[in-house]
Amino acid sequence: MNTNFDIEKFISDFSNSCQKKQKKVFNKNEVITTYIKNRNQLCILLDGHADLVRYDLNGNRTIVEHFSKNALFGEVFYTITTNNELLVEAKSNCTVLFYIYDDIFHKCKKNCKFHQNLSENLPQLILHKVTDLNMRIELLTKRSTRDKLLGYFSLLSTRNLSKTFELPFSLTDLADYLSVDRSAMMRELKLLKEDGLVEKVGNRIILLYK
Amino acid sequence: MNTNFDIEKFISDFSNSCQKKQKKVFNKNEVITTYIKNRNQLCILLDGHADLVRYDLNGNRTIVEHFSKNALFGEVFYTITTNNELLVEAKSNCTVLFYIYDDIFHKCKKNCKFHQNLSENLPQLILHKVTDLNMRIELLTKRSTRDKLLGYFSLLSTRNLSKTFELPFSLTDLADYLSVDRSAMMRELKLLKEDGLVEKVGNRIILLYK
DNA sequence: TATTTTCCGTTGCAAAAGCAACACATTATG
DNA sequence: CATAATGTGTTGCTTTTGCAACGGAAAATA
Repeated sequence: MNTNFDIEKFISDFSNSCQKKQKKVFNKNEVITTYIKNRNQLCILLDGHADLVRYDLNGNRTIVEHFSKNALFGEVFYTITTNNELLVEAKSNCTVLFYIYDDIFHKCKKNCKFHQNLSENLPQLILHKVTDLNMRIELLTKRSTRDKLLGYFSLLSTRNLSKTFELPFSLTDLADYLSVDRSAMMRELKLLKEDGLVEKVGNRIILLYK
Repeated sequence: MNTNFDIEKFISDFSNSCQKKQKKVFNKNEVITTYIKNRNQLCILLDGHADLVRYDLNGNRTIVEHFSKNALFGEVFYTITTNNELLVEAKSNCTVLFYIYDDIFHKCKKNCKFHQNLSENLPQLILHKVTDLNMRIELLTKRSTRDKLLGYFSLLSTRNLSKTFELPFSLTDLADYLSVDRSAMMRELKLLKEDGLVEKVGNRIILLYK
């Protein structure tokens, strides 16, 4: 299956789009967008890092997704079914393109490049999200904090084609991503080190097994 | 957004398809299919109930998805990234249509109805999966068994437009779906009953709050 | 219908995870 | 540069969860 997608072309075509669009800059910790029911916003992160975050009624914070340069997000990729607040928070200074749809699968009449490119690639883009989501479910269904950590590390290791890699999160955020208590996670991480499975140098993890 | 999809038409068009296809019948507990990397199988559950199940290295079983009549599944909707076995198991007698793709987003040259219908609707179908997956992630990120149960019940309640609904799982399977220990879940369910939040009559749950 | 298998419901005990608090390091910010 | 804010690392204690085991109910099967 062809999963290539030329994001650079996509973005450059965007400037020729016939639709309303906006480019905005955000400072660290600002809220980039809040997901709203029945809106179909498509956002492109041109620069920076951001997290899709949910706060539940108990005050727990969950990092649902982590976005870096060229990531696509917005309601297009997340049909909202509950009342929980979903925010995208800038983790560094960010530049973001916004674009609102009527019907994401219909081409516009003017046949602009952007729409053409988008409608051709949207299925693949969404399918890519499906892959990410399934991966995340696999992590979350692991029964122990230890297995979640190891699972996540092995994922990053595979992605980087190396037993050494940077964590894209602070440890505090990693806990929110794995949906576990931070101090319990720290304890488990310590045990992993003591068991000789993992080493940690600054923000860098080194896997020592297999 | 238009999320309607005429599954009946889809299936009837299937018979005019130009591609290899197969219709098979399964008994309860038989394995309908195993997900295989780099294959793009599309399966349609014409009748019966089935679960997508994963067994991990610790022997834990996880029910990843639950399928009922007219559900679509197969690698098309699940890009495989790990080595865990993914099986679809029949929970009752099932009738299933199988179909293997080369490139799921390309129309065939012969312009058969099935392909036309499929390529028009595939994005929506996948987007529907995305909704399901996000919902599942929301459940799994809940920190306690109690919240998982309540979250799942409230979901079924919303779907049924009623405070009373049938569980689509046995309690044993529900535990595998929520990714918790069965006996711990039973204990929590008992507490929910004692706290007057939930009633259970046979396979039927009644929500007593709000 | 008799018998086997699966599921339900329960419990004691052990292990894991959550909570709260704190000191210290590192990073932003006025 | 001083100070505030945030992140890291740790620990004692409590609560939740998992594990193992068992008896009985319900359902499937011979």
